[in-house]
Amino acid sequence: MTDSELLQLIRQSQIFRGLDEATAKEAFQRSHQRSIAAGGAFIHQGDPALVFHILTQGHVKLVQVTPGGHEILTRFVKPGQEFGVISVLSGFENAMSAQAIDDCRALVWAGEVMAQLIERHTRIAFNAIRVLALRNLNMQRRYQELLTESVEQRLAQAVLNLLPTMGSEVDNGTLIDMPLTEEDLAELTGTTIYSVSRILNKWERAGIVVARRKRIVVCCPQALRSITTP
Amino acid sequence: MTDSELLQLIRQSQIFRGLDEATAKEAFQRSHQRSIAAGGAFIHQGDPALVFHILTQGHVKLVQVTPGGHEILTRFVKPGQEFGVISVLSGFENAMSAQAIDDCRALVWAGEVMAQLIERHTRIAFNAIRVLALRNLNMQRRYQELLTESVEQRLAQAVLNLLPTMGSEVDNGTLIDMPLTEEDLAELTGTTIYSVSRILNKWERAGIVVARRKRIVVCCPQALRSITTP
DNA sequence: CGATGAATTGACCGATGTCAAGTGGCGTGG
DNA sequence: CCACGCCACTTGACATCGGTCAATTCATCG
Repeated sequence: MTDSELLQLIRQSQIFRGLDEATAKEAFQRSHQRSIAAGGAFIHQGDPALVFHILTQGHVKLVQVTPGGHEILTRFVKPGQEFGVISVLSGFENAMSAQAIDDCRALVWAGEVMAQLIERHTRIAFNAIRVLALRNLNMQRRYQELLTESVEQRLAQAVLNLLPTMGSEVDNGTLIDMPLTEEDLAELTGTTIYSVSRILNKWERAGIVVARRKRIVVCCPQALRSITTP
Repeated sequence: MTDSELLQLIRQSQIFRGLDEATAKEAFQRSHQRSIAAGGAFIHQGDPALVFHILTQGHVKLVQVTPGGHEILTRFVKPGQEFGVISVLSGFENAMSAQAIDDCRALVWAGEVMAQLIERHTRIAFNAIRVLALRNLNMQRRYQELLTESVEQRLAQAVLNLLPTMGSEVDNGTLIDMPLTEEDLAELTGTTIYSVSRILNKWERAGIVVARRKRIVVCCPQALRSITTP
């Protein structure tokens, strides 16, 4: 990826959008690059939160493991999206790990550098506030869903949420263009691989999806939508 | 409450802490006051988010009602604490209502005023980012608890969380100094009034708490702590 | 072509929610 | 000041979703 493509990418990111060219360039120049192979991790839960990332290639999942060993999948990240905002504050530790699903590259900023950028450029401060506020709304929605909706509804919702960001059109529907195991889905929706398997099979028999190991094609999003609101 | 007491209060709040006196005064001068009687609401879920509040008197609960009519109690607010940070961003609506539990007073800022203060004073921007980040961590913790812990564990955790902020010492233990119904606890922990009643009774039989309508005294916090981590 | 990780399927069970029918104390208003 | 009514809380019986465990099957990759 060329420098100008990277610059382009960060100018469209949630954190650096709306900046004039000089500021965007300044931000870009203060980053460095980092590659992580599939299965590796950009950051580890429990480590001091020191760096901010914008993914430029591959897919990352943010995973939290509870004291009891339960894993919670918080979010998927695709190129252009960021993770590790907390690093702009000092004294925090990573609440989760960022695992590379496939081979990944990312731009990295030290937390203090990001803090300086925020100090100098109000727009970045507001962008950060917006990112955090949206994340809050999202967590609240998931909390609410976990509390009030059935496993099938939550699974349908989760799959639908993946479509706009991770979907790509194929002949018989929309493919979720990312290696996605049933275990991932279980950790994402707060259930077990057994329930996911049963539900996915039921959907496949109904012609709503086609699920083959690590690949899901959604044939009929409308049917999923009607499951979420019965 | 006198002006200088109010100024003192906001200088200790999460959002306005760490400011020099001139800036704190500026912030204070741009606020106005508002009173809401017990049972009323400062803000309503679904309305445009236009104002930021710092409570100066009474107790507020933040409540979200789901499409299915389920109520979720997100947070209690006591004097000195803030709510409605989202109002600094334009175009959002309130994700929840802020209901006065008893008679309340609060300082209020228009969202745009807060946005201006953030623009001019980096410290307030960082304070806002910190508040949102902490709230995120908190939501994640609750999500995780909901997923992995039993009702009894969550209830114990919730009661323990209320102690430092809402507790006041009485002869036989620590009173949660706020009208707190079992329904509130149910909405806070994501369960039903029936389960709360059964568990509270069990605890009372074990001498851990004393629960009388809307009042709870915790006699043995250590016992609760051992419930949360079995 | 075998090994490894992913997915499937059935049997079982337990924690909690649901529903119904109470009890009891506090406060208001006559 | 008493009584009535409301609202918080209680208690039991019952239903059920979905988690757990164990045993397989399947598919992909080296």
